[in-house]
Amino acid sequence: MERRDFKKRMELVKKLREMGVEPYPHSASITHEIEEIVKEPERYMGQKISTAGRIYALRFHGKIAFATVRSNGYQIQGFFKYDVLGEEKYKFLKKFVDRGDFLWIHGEVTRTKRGELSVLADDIKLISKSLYDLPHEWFGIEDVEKRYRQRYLDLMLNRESFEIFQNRAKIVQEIRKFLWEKGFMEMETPVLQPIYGGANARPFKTYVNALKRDYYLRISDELYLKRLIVGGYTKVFEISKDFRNEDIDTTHNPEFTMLEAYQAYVDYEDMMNLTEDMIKHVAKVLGVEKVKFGEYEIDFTRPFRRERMLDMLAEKGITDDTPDNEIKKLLDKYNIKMPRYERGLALGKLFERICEDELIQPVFVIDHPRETTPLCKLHREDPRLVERFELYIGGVELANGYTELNDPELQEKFFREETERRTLGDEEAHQYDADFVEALRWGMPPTGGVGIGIDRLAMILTGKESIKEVILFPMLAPRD
RNA sequence: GGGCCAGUAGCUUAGCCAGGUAGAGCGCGGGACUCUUAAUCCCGUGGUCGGGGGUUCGAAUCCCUCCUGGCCCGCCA
Repeated sequence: MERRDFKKRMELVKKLREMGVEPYPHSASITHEIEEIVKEPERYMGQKISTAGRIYALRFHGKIAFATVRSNGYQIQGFFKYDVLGEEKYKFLKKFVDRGDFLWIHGEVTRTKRGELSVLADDIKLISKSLYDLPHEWFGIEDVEKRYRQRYLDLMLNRESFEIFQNRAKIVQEIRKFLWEKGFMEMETPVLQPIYGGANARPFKTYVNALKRDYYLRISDELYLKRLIVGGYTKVFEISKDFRNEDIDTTHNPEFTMLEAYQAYVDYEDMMNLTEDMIKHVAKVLGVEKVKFGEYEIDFTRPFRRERMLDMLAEKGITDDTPDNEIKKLLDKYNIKMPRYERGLALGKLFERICEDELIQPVFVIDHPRETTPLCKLHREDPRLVERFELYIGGVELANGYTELNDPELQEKFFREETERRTLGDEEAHQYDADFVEALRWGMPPTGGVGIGIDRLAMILTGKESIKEVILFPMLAPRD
């Protein structure tokens, strides 16, 4: 479809070139970013400076004009007077400059009669021509699809979106700082893996030409990071994109960002403390120790509760005394299908279905049934359980951690069980990773580990209930 | 996979239930204006109503279907 605005602007570009004016010059040397002036206006008052930004509004009043110019989220007013700018440049502004264009402005920092911080321009230069009409900021763009597909428009026009992604960047930055200060090293492990592991999920498959082999995009970093603990590091972490070939909804995107951290000589209690301290620290730095999430207010100032999964199930009437046939009835009731009934797995599923939504304030659910994961050390007091924790906030699972299994014999056994589950039709069962078992045979110290969903953490800390609001370019069906 | 809702001008949208020439604000073009900031005032411009098919003398409106998105459920850490 031919757009009128595009056609018109292209004609302007043509005219500009005929006049010998390049609408896309290579650079625009500025003395200050708008941000610097806005942050210390009195320091620059009366000084001549040059700056640049995108024009968001342009108001002509005969021989005087005002522009709202914005850059990196900060804005200042361009103030144009016929007699200061000169006839030629004033006419150029009126005829060739549109909202949406990037403009370079040279002039004196001043305030208008109404007190608006402005640059009284004595020179201007068009530094990039926009070929479309910029949607008006007052109305913004609300169409969700447009906001996701053309995120740059969302960022340009919706300040809230602009700030969400700044905050997400700060969250990641603060996590890195926090872990570095605790002595953790940031490591990089393979994205392309011959055997995927570390989580229950279906993977994306790819093909490596050089090896003539199928490979998988990682679903987690766990098994590689633990090899690093075997290798001798005591504190390692990785912030990575992981990939899971499953549905896309409010809390799932096929590629997502995961933080995993492993520490030698500690157990899951220590990892819970680390997780809690880290999240509280980030919430504090962002100034969101109390944040509105849906209809609730999440409070990060209080200690995170710790509840045993079996206790929480008991509150719902499911106890050790509940016979298997009762459990099976409940599975039917909640429409949970299992290829083969295993009590521990069933309890885990029932927990998710019955209890998860109620976990609004931060709570660590601990001590899961053994069958829920093959990578976790058995509970020191009850071998039917493992030393595992999951952190829930706002009804969303945010983190998952263990006292890591380091007994190679048990690891082998648990992998075999997973293989069995796979043959029974569980597509998400773990693959048998013989190389990882071999690593454990060389000896891995007692280790605690945790994985934290960064996108979900960003959701909670920014108060957004959809993961698409905190992922710049969430996965959408391609447009033809 | 199932249910509900939405898609109309560059942007925000009214009109749809009860079929009868598609309307507004902003933007855009022209004009007035030397302190505005959603500037204002005057004149003008702009839409094959998400795609396809059907019913009808006549469809943005009713029916079918497809596409895209959102929310909920199912599935899935």
